[in-house]
Amino acid sequence: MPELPEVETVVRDLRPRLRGRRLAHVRQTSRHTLRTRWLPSWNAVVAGQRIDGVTRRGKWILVTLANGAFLVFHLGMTGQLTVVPVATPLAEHTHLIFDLDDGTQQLRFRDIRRFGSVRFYPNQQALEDFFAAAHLGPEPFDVPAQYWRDCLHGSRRCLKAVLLDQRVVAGVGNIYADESLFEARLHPARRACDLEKTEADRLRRAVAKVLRRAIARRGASIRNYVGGSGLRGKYQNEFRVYGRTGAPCPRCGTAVESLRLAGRSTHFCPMCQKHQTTDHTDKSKKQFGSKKLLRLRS
DNA sequence: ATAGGCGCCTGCTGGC
DNA sequence: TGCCAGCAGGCGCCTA
Repeated sequence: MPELPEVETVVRDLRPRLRGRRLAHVRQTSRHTLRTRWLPSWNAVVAGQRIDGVTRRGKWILVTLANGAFLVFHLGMTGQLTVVPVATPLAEHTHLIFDLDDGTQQLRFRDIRRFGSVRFYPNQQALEDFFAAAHLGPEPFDVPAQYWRDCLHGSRRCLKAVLLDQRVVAGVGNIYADESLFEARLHPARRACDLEKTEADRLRRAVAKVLRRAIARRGASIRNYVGGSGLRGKYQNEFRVYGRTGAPCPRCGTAVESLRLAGRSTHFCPMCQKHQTTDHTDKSKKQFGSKKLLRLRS
């Protein structure tokens, strides 16, 4: 999917194009439906409403309406939310068309694989309840240091799995998990609870740094992603490990390796991202140690 | 608690 | 050339 940098780019593109304008009319165009489909009853509440803001929370796009309601979009793997002139040919897999007030432009939601969704919340409280129920973690740019250390220290999962968990931190996906771990020089299969304090801090800063840089490049376009104006991102040209299996590590020249972790393809440099920081050759002994520690703690 | 597998979808690539 | 398995930026659900 669009991960945080791509979603942020969409939001920044859409904001000036949508803020202050009215949603005149909404219609579903595709005979297929989205995972969370547009309900007819939402039309009455949304039609005629002015858009007060377009913001982001994790990978969710929030459109605030003047009546206090929210439209919430998730782009899934292939979602595109763009503002285009009405004359623009309708691309295949376009599911929703929002006519804007002056009749010259439309907000369109297109999603090839239909993993994306659209939701409606009548007020702020309903929206907050939704995020609370999802246990959505903090934004990566303001993760409290102690919270982060606690999250890692309390988890026996591998770092890759922890980074992908939206409850720990919101917005990181497969690409930026790999790129962040490379930036922090940490092996993706390391157990979270095995990290030293300095390593945990390094990872927290690495995630923010990588995401900021990706946002500055308008995110990464591998296949389907485009921003809110239809422009592609540029960060794919700066991937250091993601999708670069066999290619030389930009730091040391060693061939980038890949493996499967948390069900996802994972890329790393075996030289820059050593699994062990200290010389533990006996893995089983180390695992036992962590297990024992966990038992003592609980 | 956590890993692993599946399902949801369509489209593209690489191997045969 | 054609077919088919495998894979893809997400996520929720289930089982062991």
